[in-house]
Amino acid sequence: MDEAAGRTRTERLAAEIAEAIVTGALAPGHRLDEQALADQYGVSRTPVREALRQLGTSGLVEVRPRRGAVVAQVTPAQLAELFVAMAEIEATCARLAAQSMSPLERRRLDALHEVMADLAATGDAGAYARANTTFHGAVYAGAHNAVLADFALSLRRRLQPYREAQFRQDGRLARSHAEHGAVVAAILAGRAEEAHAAMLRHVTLVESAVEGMLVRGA
Amino acid sequence: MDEAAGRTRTERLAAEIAEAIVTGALAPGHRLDEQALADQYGVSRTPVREALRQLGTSGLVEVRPRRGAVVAQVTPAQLAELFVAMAEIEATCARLAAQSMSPLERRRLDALHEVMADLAATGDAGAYARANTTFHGAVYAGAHNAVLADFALSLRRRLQPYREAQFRQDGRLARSHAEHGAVVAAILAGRAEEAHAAMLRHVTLVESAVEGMLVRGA
DNA sequence: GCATCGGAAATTGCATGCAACATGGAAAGA
DNA sequence: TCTTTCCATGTTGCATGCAATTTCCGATGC
Repeated sequence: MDEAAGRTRTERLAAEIAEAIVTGALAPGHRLDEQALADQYGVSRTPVREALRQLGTSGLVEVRPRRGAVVAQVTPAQLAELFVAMAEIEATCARLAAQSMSPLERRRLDALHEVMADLAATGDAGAYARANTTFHGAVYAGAHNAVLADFALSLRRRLQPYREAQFRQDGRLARSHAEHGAVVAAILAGRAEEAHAAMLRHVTLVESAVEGMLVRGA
Repeated sequence: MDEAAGRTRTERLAAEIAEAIVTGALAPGHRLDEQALADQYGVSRTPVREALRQLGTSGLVEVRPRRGAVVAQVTPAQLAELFVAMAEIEATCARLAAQSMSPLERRRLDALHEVMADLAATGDAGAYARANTTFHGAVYAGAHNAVLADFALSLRRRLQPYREAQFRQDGRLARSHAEHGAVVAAILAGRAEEAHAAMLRHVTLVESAVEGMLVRGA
């Protein structure tokens, strides 16, 4: 009867709460009252508790024993560490991808990059952001390492609210696409170290864009 | 009255079950019956369920909806991916450590390395393994990035049963110490790329040692 | 003999209830 | 007026109970 059958309530709850957090519907520091969430979603406290614990281990919420759960607060210092970690892991994926992507995977990455050129030109930030997710996902997949891909995806989700905003900065789309170009060229040519450096630079520049916005107060 | 006061039953359970898994008391593929675990630890099913979910997100156990939990099985392919991921992340930590370790941290790393020389010479595999954990922990800490350190620690725990066994191979202690030597020299000298390469090589050699043992059937 | 089907037992998912702890505020003392 | 103590209230941690699903095992048909 439910649209999302097969999965348990706990799973659906975890997904919905996570979605609410990364989209900003639940602000950092917001108290996550078990009973309130249970009422809101029409379930009992038990699946809510299990969902919150799950989100706790993934870092999205902070669960303090006997003191309830809150949406994880990220201090500027922690935000910087998250970006550095993401940059390093994505760069590692890019290096591995340059070494081990199949010809088909390389062609697809190249094709995707060309599509994104149009999106960047027309300035459709939403469409570009979605394609961007696909692009980075293709690099993770090309590394042929599920563990690193998982880490990268998890970091990407946690940083999504911050990354998303920076796409609305003037000219950021074009610069992002140019940075991608360096990554793609290195991967296609199989130049591993260059791919690493290009991706590291790209994500570091994203971090700079985000920091610039935060300083200006967003 | 309890020895481990302050923490909740769920936390203690998660720690104990994790310990039982990494020490091998619970073999991979072993069924984790909620009621049985509850009886065994003298609690109800609720904290057991929460602990299992927590271990599920960290990868130690596999929870299949409505079908119970089992100790995570690692196929040889997954094992290889775990080792590659650990090698890459540890190498990244080593590179960052070479760039940003404080003088005090560098001195301590060097001192620890010298202590381990004696342990390797006397052939005390247990003591060497413990010191080894401290050594790698010092490198994570030196990277000054809690996110990467967490990832590295999590991988280290998951691979512990495999890494531990290889220390009993003949001559592995001396070779391990020599490999550490290259890492320490590069970090102390601040040669970042060299530290990266040395650590990558070290962990990759550990993987080779483990694979060699598995092929011979352990 | 092998595969398929059906029912009983076992096990999980979830709801509910109760006790322990944390939090906030009023009352008492300095 | 400020601090401290105590109590009321709310919230979490955990136990228990029930319904739904899965799994196991034997019977039936081919």
